[in-house]
Amino acid sequence: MPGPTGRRPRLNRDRVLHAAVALADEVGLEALSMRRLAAELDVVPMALYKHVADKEALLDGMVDVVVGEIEPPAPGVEWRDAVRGRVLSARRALLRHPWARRALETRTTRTAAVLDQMDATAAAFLTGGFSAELTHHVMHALGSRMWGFTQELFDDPAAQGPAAPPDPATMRAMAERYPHIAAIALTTTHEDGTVVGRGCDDQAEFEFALDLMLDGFARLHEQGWRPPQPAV
Amino acid sequence: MPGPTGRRPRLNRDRVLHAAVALADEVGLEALSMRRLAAELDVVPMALYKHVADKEALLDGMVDVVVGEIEPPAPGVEWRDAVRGRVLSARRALLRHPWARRALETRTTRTAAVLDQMDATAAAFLTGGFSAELTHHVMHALGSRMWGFTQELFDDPAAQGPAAPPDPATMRAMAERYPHIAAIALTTTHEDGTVVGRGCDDQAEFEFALDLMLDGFARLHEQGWRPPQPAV
DNA sequence: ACCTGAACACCGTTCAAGT
DNA sequence: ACCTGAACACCGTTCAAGT
Repeated sequence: MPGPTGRRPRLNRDRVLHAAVALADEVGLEALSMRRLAAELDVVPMALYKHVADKEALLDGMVDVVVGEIEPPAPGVEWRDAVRGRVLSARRALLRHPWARRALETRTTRTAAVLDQMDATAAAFLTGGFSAELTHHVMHALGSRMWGFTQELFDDPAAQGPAAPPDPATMRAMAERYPHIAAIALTTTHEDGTVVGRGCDDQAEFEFALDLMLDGFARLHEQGWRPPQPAV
Repeated sequence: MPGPTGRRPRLNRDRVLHAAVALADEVGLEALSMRRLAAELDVVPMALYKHVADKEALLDGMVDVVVGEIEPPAPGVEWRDAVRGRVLSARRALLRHPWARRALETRTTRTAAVLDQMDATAAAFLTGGFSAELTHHVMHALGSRMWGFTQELFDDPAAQGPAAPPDPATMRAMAERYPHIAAIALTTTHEDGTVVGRGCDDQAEFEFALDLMLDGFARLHEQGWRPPQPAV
């Protein structure tokens, strides 16, 4: 008896992974458990283990699904546009799956899709004429920005919805204790003007930092940067 | 009967926090549980809850302990040295407590020590003559580098000890599939020459990226950067 | 004021068994 | 080949009780 409704079209790795992505999209990474995912698939927990080695492997697979959504830039563009386009595409993918940033941070095994993205980014620098040494350094400098995210300083990193704005009294107390944070928080470069409460890791901030780095990379490249001589 | 050995000098928040830091240093963040910490303190799990609201609050407190280890730079130095010194001090603190980076990333409430560090960094830019707007942007651009870490692309982010170097056959297969990663991985700017296996997020890479950013900040500041006019 | 004991509602994962 | 059931060794946290 396969159940009265006749669902459960048989499990496979892809169905498990996509169900996990959908569930994480819905309830967040903390609430994603093997048992809950199994329930969602109308199956006993242990059934998952035929398609995924353990929870770590599940998370690896989920990251691969999201990273696989990154679109390659148009072929033949300059290194700067290639890198920029790839990073901004990664960012769009990560914004679609808010949990993915955290999952990516905790991954220890580099899966195929992750390595593909890294290889393609390295390729953009190298074919743009960067030396291997400089490419190595700029890849490191890019760091997590390659995946379209940055560690946030102001906002709730787990923010699913808008955080409750602090009440005026708290705001005033904060401003007194942390005058410099208050000074910069109240610059309304952000669309909605409610900077402390929301909207700081927005597209403008991300692109500001990304372009700052790309400018730096371009400058080093143009100036013919050479690795420092080892002090023998 | 307080136990045959007569230990357990009575719990308090500080003892709980420092025991938690020591335990995480020893066994890692994943193995740190309320129950295990309680056992370490020779106390029943629920005893902890008198001194710490819940596990999240415990992690907040642990982060505060580590962030509190960051030393302020010598007073009166230029903004660049102030920021650089603070960041490198933060890095030293985080290297002493390898779990702290992950804990910091997952914190959602900004605790006092964290806000102090942010306020002091903002102060360095502002007293260096940066506008509030530019300070806002560069603080975002600095991001997690303010805490002395960057998301790593190559290495095991949870690496406690040195990872096992990949065997030659795997290396060759990797190099074929990911030629550009191989090309940049084999640049031996690193002290031990075993780049893929170890030693990538070393001090040199970190300072390269940090100085690249600081150079960018200095250039924008010197050029009198102004916020882009809103398109009204 | 501080700690304890027992219990609740969860986890990930093993093993041996079913079809 | 794929799924199940029961069990094991854990979690964080509640509640009511002890001293």
